[in-house]
Amino acid sequence: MKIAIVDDHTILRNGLKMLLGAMENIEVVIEAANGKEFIDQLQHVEPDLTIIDINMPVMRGDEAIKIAREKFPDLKVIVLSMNSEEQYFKTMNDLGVDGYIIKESDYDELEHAIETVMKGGKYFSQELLLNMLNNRSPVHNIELTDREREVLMYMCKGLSTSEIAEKLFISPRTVEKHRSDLLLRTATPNAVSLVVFAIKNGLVKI
Amino acid sequence: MKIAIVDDHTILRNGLKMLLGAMENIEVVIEAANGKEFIDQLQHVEPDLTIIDINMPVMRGDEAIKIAREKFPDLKVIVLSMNSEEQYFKTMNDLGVDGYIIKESDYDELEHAIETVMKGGKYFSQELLLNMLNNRSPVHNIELTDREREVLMYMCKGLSTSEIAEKLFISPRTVEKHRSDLLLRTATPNAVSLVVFAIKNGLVKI
DNA sequence: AAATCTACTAGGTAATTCCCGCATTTATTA
DNA sequence: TAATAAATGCGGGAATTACCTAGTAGATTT
Repeated sequence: MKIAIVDDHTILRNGLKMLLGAMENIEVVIEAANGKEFIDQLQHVEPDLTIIDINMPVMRGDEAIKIAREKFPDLKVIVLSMNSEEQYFKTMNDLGVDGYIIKESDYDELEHAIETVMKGGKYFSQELLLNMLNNRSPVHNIELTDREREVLMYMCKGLSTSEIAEKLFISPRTVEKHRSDLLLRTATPNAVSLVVFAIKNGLVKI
Repeated sequence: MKIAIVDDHTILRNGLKMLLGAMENIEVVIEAANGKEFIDQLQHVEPDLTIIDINMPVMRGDEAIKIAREKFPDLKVIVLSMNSEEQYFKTMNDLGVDGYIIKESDYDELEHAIETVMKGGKYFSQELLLNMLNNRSPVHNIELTDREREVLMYMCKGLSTSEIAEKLFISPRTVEKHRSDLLLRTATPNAVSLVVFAIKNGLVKI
């Protein structure tokens, strides 16, 4: 079985490769530090399974999965999330990945996930499923308008309402409206938690 | 040589243990998912070297290093930072760690760092030193008081001033003062950028 | 022992910013 | 064309911030 490892933590990659090497019938054919490196290497070799992180520089994991699936629809994908609270629902529903394990997972869980997925099944970490049940991440596909995303980005840069208004050539009142709508959409009580939410869920990159 | 591994990413720990196992004269005697687990295990065994992450739940790496050093002043410490932009200066100056490698480091660099540190030397990732030279993290020792850190943490959770006041059993005015001082200390213009700054620099864990 | 420093506490006042509801215009979709 | 969504704008009330003063407790220095 040919496996690709895509993660920006080099030591994690090294260790993962060694862990996988201890398993039967497994060969690591691709090692990439981000989505782009992974896509590039797909021109030379076709893996059966990809173990991939989401938050990576240059090209994120979710983007890479989309592109890779266009070329190889049968490619199995296990997301190895290094952040505790990602957009689980988005990843699982939109991308249709085969498995999702989190940073608290251990070697045995990884092995079990690989086996299950290669047999055509799905594997999701128990902690992840519990989080879903507890409604801790009921992020029903938060879609922002372009303008809202723009305002959110400037907020994260620390700009005040009036400064954002100047940047976008609109009235401060309008910026306030966008801010207000952002709070509604994300169900957050104030600007600070909005920004924390946005960072946690990868709506913006800091 | 007895080594402790302290990191909340279980798979990373597993892989690291295997990597270290491939080295000569090395035995992993402690595996811990956070600072507290590490400190607890120190009662039964004394490692020569600790490879430790900073951002961890329950007890952070820097706190654990301080406590461990009180008990074992000769303990060597290599920080393995999984976040790109930590408080380098704080860690290196205040804690006096022996080495600092980052997530982009690979197996060879890790091996070299361990060798160097065990010989009594210091090892810091090149990328880290370059960042310092480029002044990309000129965070001149941002020290927060306990109270300020507490307020900051609640801010990141989205609590308002009055809610924080209730939590801490102090006047909202006092919370306002702490907020104001936090802005001063971090040289940020408003609460949003304060929180973004805190997340970037690992002052708080989200 | 006295002086100094720091952290924590809290209040006053004014300016600013933020949050919310309502209304209008523009763009997109059905 | 009608309906829907997005972007824009305004006013009122709430919250935050700026810039002050100031007392208390504990640690450190002189």
